[in-house]
Amino acid sequence: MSTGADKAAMLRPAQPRSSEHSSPCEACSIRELSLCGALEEHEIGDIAAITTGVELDHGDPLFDEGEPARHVFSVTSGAVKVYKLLADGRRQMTGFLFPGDFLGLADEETYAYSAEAVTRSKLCRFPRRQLQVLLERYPRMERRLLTMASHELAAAQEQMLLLGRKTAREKIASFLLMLSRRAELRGLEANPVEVPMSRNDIGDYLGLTTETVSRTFTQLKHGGHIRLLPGGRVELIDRHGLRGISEGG
Amino acid sequence: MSTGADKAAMLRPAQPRSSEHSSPCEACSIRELSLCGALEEHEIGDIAAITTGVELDHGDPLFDEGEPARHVFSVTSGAVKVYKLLADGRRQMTGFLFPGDFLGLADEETYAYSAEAVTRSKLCRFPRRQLQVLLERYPRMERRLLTMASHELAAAQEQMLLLGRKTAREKIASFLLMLSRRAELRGLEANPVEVPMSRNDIGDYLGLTTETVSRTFTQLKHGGHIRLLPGGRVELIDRHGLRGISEGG
DNA sequence: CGCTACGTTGAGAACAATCAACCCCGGTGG
DNA sequence: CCACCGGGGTTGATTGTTCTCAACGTAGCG
Repeated sequence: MSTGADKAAMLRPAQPRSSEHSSPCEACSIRELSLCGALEEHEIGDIAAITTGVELDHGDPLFDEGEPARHVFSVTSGAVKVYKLLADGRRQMTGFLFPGDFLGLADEETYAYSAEAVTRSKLCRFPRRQLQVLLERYPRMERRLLTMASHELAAAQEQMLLLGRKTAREKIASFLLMLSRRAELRGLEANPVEVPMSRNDIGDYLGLTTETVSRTFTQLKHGGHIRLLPGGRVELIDRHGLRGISEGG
Repeated sequence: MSTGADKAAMLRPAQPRSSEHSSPCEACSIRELSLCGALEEHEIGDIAAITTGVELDHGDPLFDEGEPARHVFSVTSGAVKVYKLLADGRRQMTGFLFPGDFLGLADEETYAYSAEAVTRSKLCRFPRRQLQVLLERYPRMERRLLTMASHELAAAQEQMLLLGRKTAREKIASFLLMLSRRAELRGLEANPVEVPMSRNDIGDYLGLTTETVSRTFTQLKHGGHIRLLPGGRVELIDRHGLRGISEGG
């Protein structure tokens, strides 16, 4: 179990930091994607008041499963992975989170999963209790949260279909298309798509081993469907073909 | 693809039907478990006014993936299965629903999965638009919905761990314990536990084939962990041992 | 009294896991 | 400057769990 939690520096408390904006939230580029997008300009101060910035390096843990769930988070840059472990160390990634994504929503008093940075990342941290107050004040925000939870639920069901019924080949094709679609949503490059996580992380997300992930990548490469570029980027040569593969064609 | 949608009889519109209660909702025995539990006695009429009863026989479809999502439902008796299909017919059950469970929550305009009765079942049906109005009037109800969605999300993550990383043996043990726990929550018999779904349904839920499900049941039986009783009931002889197996022990 | 759906069991095949070797690259220290 | 080291990635050989194909049993029902 890696430790390094203390490296998770708390930065940028919600204070004015430029002459143009009274809070970092006003300058937040992904606000519309995130929970905070539910608020109007003049209400943003309320959320800024309870927000703390968090910065993580590659591999830094954010929280561990079972820990008291005192905060919830919103990713503002980078990539974060969330996962569950079995007693013997087997790991299942339950998601990769990108800017705008929300984590820590727990019905219980403890986190149901662990979270760790994939790349250098920034997040906004909200104390649960105080966010709860805001949710009661702004029903629009609560509604947004419900919408986000519904999306997550739909994605989880899609992932169950993948884990339970797709072959390694179908899984990898689905994974690449998913990454590409999500990059597009965020206005990032969708075609040579960034794949910042390791083969091992991908395997734990798709229910495969690193070896199988690696072999399947090369297989798709030789089939002319993708090209592996330096810097962990993947070019989707044959999007249409990949879509067919991902759906079992 | 089985048809029988027209057999899905609409029954018991929300009208008085006894001298004791002004609506069926007031007599609803699982109300506290369900979404409606968020309302006070005197508010129940509002939900009763938009509720239609639905009764399904074993195998009757409730709705299909892709259909316009005009209603949401709450199970009041029986058991319902929800699933997604791949083009070639491979199926992944994404959940089994019991009294108090809610379905149809969709962020999109169409259902993201299909639903079908496992046993003779009764549900309450709410038009989405009209329920939306109620949610806006009763924030407590919306909050309850968010709580239910959070629970579902946690369950979905647990299921991903199962699908991606557990062996057949661990899957079956987990499944039996889950059924038992849920029966207990509803005040039903937890130990010889009711297993109303077919081996094939179980397989599609756990990412296995019927043959493997069957073999694994007999294996657990011979190991002295369970006993297969008539009427689709299973006795958990060695709960503690099963728990160990389910966690990879 | 068959028919059908479901469940069980067996034999063999297959896909992915495991075990193992090797490469490449970046960092570190001699 | 270069040798060493460690982590991640790729590839190969082999194993094994689960799937597939097939036969048969059983229970409910028209």
